[in-house]
Amino acid sequence: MKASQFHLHTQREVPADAEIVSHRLMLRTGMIRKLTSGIYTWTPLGLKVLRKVEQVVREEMDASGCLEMLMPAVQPSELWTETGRWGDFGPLLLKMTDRAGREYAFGPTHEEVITDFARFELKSYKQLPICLYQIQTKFRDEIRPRFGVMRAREFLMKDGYSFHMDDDCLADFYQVMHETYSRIFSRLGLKFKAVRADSGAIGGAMSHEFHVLAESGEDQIAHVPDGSFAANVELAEALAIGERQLPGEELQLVDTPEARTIADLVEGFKLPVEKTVKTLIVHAAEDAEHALIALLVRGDHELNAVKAEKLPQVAGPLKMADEETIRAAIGAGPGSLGPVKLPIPMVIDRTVAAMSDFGAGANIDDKHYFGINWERDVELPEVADLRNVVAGDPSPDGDGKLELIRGIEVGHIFQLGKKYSESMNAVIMDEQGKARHPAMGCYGIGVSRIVAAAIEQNHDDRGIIWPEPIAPWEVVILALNQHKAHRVREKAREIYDALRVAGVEVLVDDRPLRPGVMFADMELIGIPHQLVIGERGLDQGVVEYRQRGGESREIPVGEAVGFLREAIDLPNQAQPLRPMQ
RNA sequence: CGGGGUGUAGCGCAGCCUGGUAGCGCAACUGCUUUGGGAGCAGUAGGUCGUAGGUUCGAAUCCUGCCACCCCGACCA
Repeated sequence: MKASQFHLHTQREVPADAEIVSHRLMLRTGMIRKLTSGIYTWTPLGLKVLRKVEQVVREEMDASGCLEMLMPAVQPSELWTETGRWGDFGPLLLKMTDRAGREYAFGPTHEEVITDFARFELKSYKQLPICLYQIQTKFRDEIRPRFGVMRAREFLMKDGYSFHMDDDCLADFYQVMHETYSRIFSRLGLKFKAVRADSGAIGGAMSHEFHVLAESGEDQIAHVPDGSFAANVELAEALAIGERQLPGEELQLVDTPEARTIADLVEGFKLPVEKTVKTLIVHAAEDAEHALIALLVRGDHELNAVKAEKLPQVAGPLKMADEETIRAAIGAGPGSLGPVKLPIPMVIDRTVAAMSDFGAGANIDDKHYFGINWERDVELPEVADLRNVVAGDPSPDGDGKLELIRGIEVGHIFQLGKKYSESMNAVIMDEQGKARHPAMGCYGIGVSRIVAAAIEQNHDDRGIIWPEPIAPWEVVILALNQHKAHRVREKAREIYDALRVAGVEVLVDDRPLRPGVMFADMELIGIPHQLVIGERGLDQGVVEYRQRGGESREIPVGEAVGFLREAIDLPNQAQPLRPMQ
């Protein structure tokens, strides 16, 4: 490709609303253009990268025996009513009405459509197992779209669905998908981690998320460096810290007029933060004995909303009580709450249950109890895992200590089981001629998000540094002043042709620009290999090679093509597997 | 959804308080010079000032409604 014939439109200045580096660089390079909130146009440059990601995903899915298809983006409400998700999916679902008043959703995912397809297409155990997938535009009406295509409303996703006669077959294929995903992210040149996402809310179902590791990631991952444990913080099990000691202090009521927060208590009364307890008041489930429920965590710990919502007594979604409600029920404000003589039910975190001689509010304004001990001063309430894990916590799985890192979720695989095949009554005849609901798995990859995640992980102050497999071009030839220098033009043309014949994806920058602009542009758009051809070098019979971000070196003109072919990684193709036989 | 903020040329911004013919930088276009790290000079083009109404002799500027976009949102208990 000649740069003069491509639409390159880079910018030095960035729209003020771009916050993270991938968003800024995608706008500055001109890869994307915002149409409206959370909705983007992919320009020719951006699309080249998007298609490369897509192609790697497609090749690996195909190599694992999956079959590509394409389902409609627009789906009738009836299917969603069947599974109950027309309401359950909530405001994320973009709904629309046609001229006859029929209701539709723009698909945020396709379990309903694929299950509907399956109940017509899949009749016999002889057709199973099977995995069908598509790469398609989805729409989720996010509350707050941000970070460009990282959290967009419209996005490109690969979604796959597998069907199996039994759970064992599903579990085996799930493992195949786990490996397939690992190969995909490896081939894309990304540093990633597979983490456990749910250990069994639905009877033995398994789920893993795949995260691209990056400081700017929206998700926190707890893991043990030896690889024995990795999970999203939302779900990582928090064990009790320490064991409960016998009471060593008397219970005492203390005047604490200025102490509204844990920090105030720690500073004003020399109470170690590990000896304090936070009392959080949330709304209870509708059928609970009281309208409110108290959740207690240690002063320096955070409540985990996902875990709290799983408690049957707690209203979902989690809703904190406001001060007025708290006063009406307890008679004290939020700064003075605690377990002693608390008039509403409570659930305490495992670590809180292991504490002794601790301080907490007295449920009287401006007073706290110090030296509180379970059983002696308060009956031990229900104990549950309520908090987020913190760095240094014991691993729930083995010996190590947890570390926290950040990641961008780019893939998610899940054993669905029979949830959809049962609710939509998809049945398959087994070998005994008996109708059975197939077990299903689903497997998603955020294709457009991967582009942004790759940039988050690979950039410097000059721009993007593409991993070779997804770079828009493998090589760029900078033909300095070629519009004036015939020798440069001819040599650039010669090397360009030779590289193309050799199957290398090459861009030649033949624009009549000053060299500095060309350097800056090509580094901004992040092409991995750069060949500079100028009169100065040609006088000495050399051209200059530089890897993006690396040092430059001179290459004799005649060896340039051979050198580049060596420098570029051999194409890493998918290795065919036959997992489903 | 709640709170806050912003809408002026493709991008970044000034002008608004104190009403009087809409400006700057970058980008774009033309010409000349320049040419190994985002050039210089000269010139050109581009804006219903988000939108609807109101006040006024006169509104980007003051007032009201609407729309769009952005940021923050248990973690102070």
